[in-house]
Amino acid sequence: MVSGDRKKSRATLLDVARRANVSRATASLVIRNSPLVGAATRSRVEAAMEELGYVYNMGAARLRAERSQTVGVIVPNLTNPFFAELLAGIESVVDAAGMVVLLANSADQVDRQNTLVRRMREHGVDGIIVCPAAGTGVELFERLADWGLPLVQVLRHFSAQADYAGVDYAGGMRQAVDYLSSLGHERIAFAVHGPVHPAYQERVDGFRDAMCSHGHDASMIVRVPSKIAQIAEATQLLFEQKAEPTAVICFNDVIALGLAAGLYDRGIAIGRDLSLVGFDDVTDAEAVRPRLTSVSTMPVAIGENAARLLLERLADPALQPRRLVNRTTLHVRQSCGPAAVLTL
Amino acid sequence: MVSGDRKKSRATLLDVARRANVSRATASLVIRNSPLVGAATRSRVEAAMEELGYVYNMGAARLRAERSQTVGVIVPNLTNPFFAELLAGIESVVDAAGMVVLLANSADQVDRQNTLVRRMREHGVDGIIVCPAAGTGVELFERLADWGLPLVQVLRHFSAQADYAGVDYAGGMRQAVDYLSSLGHERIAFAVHGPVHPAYQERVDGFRDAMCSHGHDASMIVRVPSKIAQIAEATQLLFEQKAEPTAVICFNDVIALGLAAGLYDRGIAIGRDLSLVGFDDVTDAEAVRPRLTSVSTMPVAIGENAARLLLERLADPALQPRRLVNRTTLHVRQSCGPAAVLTL
DNA sequence: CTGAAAGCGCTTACAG
DNA sequence: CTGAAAGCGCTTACAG
Repeated sequence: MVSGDRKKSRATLLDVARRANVSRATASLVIRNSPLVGAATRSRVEAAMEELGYVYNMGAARLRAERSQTVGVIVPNLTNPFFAELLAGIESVVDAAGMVVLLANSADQVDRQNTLVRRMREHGVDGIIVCPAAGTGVELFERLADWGLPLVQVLRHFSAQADYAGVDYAGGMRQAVDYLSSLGHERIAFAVHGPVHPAYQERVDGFRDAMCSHGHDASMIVRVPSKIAQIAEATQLLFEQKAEPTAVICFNDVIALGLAAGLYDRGIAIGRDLSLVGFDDVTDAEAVRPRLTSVSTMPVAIGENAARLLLERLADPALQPRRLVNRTTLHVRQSCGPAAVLTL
Repeated sequence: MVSGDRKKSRATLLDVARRANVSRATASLVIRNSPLVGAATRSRVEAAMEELGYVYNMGAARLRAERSQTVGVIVPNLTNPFFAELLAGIESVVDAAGMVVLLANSADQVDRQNTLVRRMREHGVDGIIVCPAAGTGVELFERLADWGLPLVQVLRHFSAQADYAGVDYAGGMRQAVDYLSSLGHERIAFAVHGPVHPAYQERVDGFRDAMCSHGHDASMIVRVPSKIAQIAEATQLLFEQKAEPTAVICFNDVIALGLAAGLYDRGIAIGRDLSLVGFDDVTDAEAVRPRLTSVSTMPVAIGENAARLLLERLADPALQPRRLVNRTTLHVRQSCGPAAVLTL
């Protein structure tokens, strides 16, 4: 908008009060929907607000009231569709509560994360939802406790002292391993990438436990690149293991999609020559051919949980730390087949 | 964090000043890096801030200074990876300017958008970046001009009175049509979906113009569903046109991916039996097989442009309305082939 | 139900 | 370079 005079001296509550012939306090009560004020007065004040084009000034209100109706959200990545969905879940419940989200991207760097947390504190957020960067230490949680600033961890569980919303990664791995085992697979690889953090560790541990409980060798953990094009190129890593796997479980669907492309390039038929299981069950799992069997983590729901956890803590700061861990479900589609065929 | 006493009476600037033996005004100058204060005094104040664990209170500052270091961002969709990338671009430059983004999702609904704009105004944002909901009217722009609140439109150009950052959709369509024409295609369909807005209209018009300039029939515009699974199922719509197309250009890559799946299901070979061009060039275009030829719109760059436009307007509100329209580039991969083969 | 007063934590002139 | 004062626009007791 091209408007020279930025500050158009907006109408203040006092202006409204004067126009409605009430005191400023009364006008304030009307705004906050207090039952103390009569219907006639209320509508008189509301009319005045309308006429003056009055807009509430949160900044001033918060200064006095110590509540900003604002929650900070810090994610390690914004371009990843998974985090976009998480964010959508958070935003929807924060919005429904009449609050607004202050968004920032830590790029999975602890020092940036520190800067951001401080910035959010300066902006007076009522609480913070953070998917902590890999390598986050206890200091983060201590500092926020010190500030008395409520925090909920999402997806990555670093501290038992703070609320947590996430998903049962280990359970998801178990579902994948169980399913593949039921198809006769024993030589199952786990394709991973990215920085090491609790959600990573839980998946690896879950894989190991599940494999061991079936009596399978759990050592085929292969690290692949982060970009999808390079993952496809790195597909041969799967066949450079001590034993050739008949199935591979992926750390996430990005890897699964990348490997699917690489397998296609090598003429290896997914579901027949090699079985593939993704993790997260993003929308593209349904779009790819053969359709990708994947462990659903439902990021939108996790985001909603995280936001609810925070709202509840705001309402009652004395609550004990809680954790909300969703169950995964295995979404079986077409990317897996019996191992028997392969051993022929 | 489990901390009963939320408000831990944080240290104030006055506390810092007292501890450093200076006046509050001086402390304020130190914070804002004024050159007026001497090095010795400065470090004394800084030490005091450190010792007291002082945190700047933006809310109080903004009340006085009329600047919140905050920009509102309203998008019509958060789960779509395209908008996630746009958002990433915006966030990065806003962050680099030491400001923070207030995020909200209009769900492409004008009334929600109105609510959000007002909410952001209440929160005292310095400006707003919005991808206006389909059906947005001039009122939005008038209201913001009235408020003296800077606004930049992104991706969808509704008003000539406000700044705009976007991409040359029509040019992108032309690149796609030219390319397909060079391969001998004449019966080219355009698969679209979603609400009608300027970015939609520009694409349709661009398609028509480009087709006409080649002397082709531009009437094969087919609407498909919005969800990827249903798009795949709707693939037959392509073959219910007056003439069977030999190529199809897609409104975006979501459609392209969906149709690719549907074509696969029908045993139609992409690039040989039918050529396919996407729009946006999302990362999955590279992961799919055959790799998807797509028009790159580079959403991250558009987001950066939008944020820069806003920052520049903030610095100089007297600027004339500007538009920053990026050029697209056609990323040729494997999903198109010569039309000659098909006519055999 | 309503009014007058004080104060939230800063910044902004204005003197010195 | 530094201090004392006023004020940003609200909310919060406290009286009436």
